[in-house]
Amino acid sequence: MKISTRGRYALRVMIDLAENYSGSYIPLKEIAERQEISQKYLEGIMTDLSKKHLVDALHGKGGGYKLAKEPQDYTVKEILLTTEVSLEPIACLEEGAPPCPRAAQCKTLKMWKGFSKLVNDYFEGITLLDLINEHIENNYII
Amino acid sequence: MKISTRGRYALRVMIDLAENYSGSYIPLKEIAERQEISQKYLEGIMTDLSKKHLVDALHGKGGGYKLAKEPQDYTVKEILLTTEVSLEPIACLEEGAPPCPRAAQCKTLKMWKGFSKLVNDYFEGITLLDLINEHIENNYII
DNA sequence: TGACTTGCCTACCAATATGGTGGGCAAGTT
DNA sequence: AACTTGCCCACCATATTGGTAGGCAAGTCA
Repeated sequence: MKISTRGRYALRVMIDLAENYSGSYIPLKEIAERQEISQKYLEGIMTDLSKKHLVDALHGKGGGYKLAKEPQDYTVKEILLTTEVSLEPIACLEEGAPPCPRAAQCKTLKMWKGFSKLVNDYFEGITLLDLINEHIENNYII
Repeated sequence: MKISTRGRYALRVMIDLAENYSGSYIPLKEIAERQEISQKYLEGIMTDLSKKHLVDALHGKGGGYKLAKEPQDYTVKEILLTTEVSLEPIACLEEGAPPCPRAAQCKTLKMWKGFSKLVNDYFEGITLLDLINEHIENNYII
């Protein structure tokens, strides 16, 4: 029941890009240094974010990455889904999963579905801007 | 973000033991057949459950496993924790984890803590009896 | 043109976790 | 003694995770 390092890093990078926004592109190297993440490792994550158009990338001098939209327009869920395949707790609930032959007798399916909804709703309800302000709508904060 | 097979199996076995309770011990072989889980694989899971006293085990003829208490007295959380190390989404929140040097600046910590509470509360709020009756208190059901 | 900067792609690697199997021993019953 | 049943190793294949290396592609600037 762990969120992968890639997912956590993606989130940190997005926050970094938002906090250090100046209109121009920020090169990978800068982000990596600030976030203390290996440049090479971060590369793969940035490429994912770029492919899914969460960030804009630019080659050459003066190039780098920048956010593709405003911080309040990103949900944590969409950022996590860039690196995580899905947020589903069990394979049966995966999109396009083969129907489980035990589904009819399965006494736990309802619980997993409920859990899945809980997770999806939680991360969908938090925006990148919320994170920057450390303001979480939910009262599920200790 | 997956619950391990061991955890899912543990839950199914506990349900099986509750539904087929007759006062006597149920041998592993029977459970494995009913649940269509490899006998050998299930062995390890049952040993975990037995060590943590969620089930009573008895050697020899007429032996097997049975629940150690009433279905309504088990929470899903305690069953999952038998096989899962913890339900925490990130290493920082693990019990006895070394303090994260970035904690002070970490803009995501609050969110992870909130998520952790959400998860723990959800599974703590469901009992084995709820599962058998497919009755989940929460209205987080699709 | 050519040097330089920066993102992107492919391949590789070690460590760990996961799901699963096999064999034998210990405990208990008849 | 024979049999049943749980328990304890040790092993294995595969996938995932976290991380590294090298070179190519695209774009800029002199």
